[in-house]
Amino acid sequence: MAVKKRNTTGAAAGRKSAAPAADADTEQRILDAANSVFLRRGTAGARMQDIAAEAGVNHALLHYYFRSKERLAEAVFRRAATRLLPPVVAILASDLSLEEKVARVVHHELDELRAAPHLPGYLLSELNHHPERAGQLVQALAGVDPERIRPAIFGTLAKQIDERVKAKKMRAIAVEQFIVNLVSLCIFPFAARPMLNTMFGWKEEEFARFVERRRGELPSFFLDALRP
Amino acid sequence: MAVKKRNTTGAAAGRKSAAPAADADTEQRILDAANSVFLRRGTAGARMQDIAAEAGVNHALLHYYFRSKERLAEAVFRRAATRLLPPVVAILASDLSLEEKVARVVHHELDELRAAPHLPGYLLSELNHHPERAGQLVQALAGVDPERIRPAIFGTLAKQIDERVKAKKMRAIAVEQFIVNLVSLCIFPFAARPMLNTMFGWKEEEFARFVERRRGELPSFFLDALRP
DNA sequence: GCCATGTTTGACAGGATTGTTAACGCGAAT
DNA sequence: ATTCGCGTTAACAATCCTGTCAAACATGGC
Repeated sequence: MAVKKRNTTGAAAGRKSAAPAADADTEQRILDAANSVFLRRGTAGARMQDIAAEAGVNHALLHYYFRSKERLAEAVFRRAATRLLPPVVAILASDLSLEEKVARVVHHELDELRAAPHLPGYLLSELNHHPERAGQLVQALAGVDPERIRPAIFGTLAKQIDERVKAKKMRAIAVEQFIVNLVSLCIFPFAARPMLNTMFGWKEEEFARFVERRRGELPSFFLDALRP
Repeated sequence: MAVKKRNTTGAAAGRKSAAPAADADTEQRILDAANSVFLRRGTAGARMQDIAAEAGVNHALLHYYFRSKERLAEAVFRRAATRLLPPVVAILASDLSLEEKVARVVHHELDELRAAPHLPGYLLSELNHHPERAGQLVQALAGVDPERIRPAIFGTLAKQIDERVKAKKMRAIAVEQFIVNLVSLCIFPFAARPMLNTMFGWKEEEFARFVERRRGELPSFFLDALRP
């Protein structure tokens, strides 16, 4: 049971800022461990003890830093969601060309998910069990209600699509369908990875190749579907 | 605490067949309740007591019929998966035209999922936590190893695609990408339903309209992507 | 060296959860 | 009517899990 502490010498004083958080070493280690365990086992399936073990600390410490399991779970959830959603929204709301947007979303998502394969399954599962969190989430990320930012985000994209359609350079499609199609194609394969692996008889390596190939083909597949 | 029993009078004798199961009334009621609770809360989040309550029986009965929570969970999982996968495989492996296959898969999936919205989230989540079940599953459904049936299923589809491509009537695409794209577009929106609802500010009714529209547009969207 | 403050731990309380068991009810066969 | 056996239940046992606490510990300031 080799123990290791290491509180990077100094600089561990300033607890007590009103701001959300910005702290030490152990707290981070706990968050990392929680992230790992929650993503692997799901919130309900995870045990505080396991997280403590993975962080190499006594499980009372988890409560010292994060009060309760639920709080810890929320922290992990926020962290996970932050990693996946804002970039997509930012890209879609930017003033890039449609082609560029599609390509960037595909590349960003696939790269991100390649590194954290459990993310989609975890997020989808959590959102299904706690739908209310979706609202809090969007709100937390944007700083305001969903209501307020929605037009800003989808407005630009919708206008872009409309113009294209009017110029007969693209088939008509609702913004919602556009977005859902795009993210479906990006995210689903990761959420369904275990299923795909057995259905196609893949090992991890072959799944990786599949994704690599997909990264290249998906943008044109998607855009081709909208050719007039 | 109103109690209700009701063992539909006669016809509750024949327990004791060597075969998997084919039985009475209570067992079915328990399975239904378990299905409902497991899908809503996830396997780890579900409590035997809740299932018993929803089935209107003492929780010891769950153990009488299904031995343990894990066994019950497996039964529910099998049932859920059976509902979603085999039809798709059957359609894809049939000798219908490509257009027809795509349309049927889309319609079947969307109709099925409309009735059981929690299904995809549940299945994906379970498969992520117990990847080994995927194998057992395919095996159970087909009666043999995945290895054995894979060519039979994807062979026909692959040949169909190849012919089209050679005749210059379709862009080249790997069977795996073809299938993954198709089911991604069908299943993902349901798995992500809570997210979509908040992102777009939908109520259930608007989500339903979204799906209805999707049912009509998805087949051509998908096929158009493959036009030469 | 000694105190003050924030960190870490072992031990434990309280409660929830799964699983077991012994008895009861009730219909079917004799 | 009696017996037999399945279905059902209440009560219980055992474990597991979260959350709390007081005490030990480390560390920087004096």
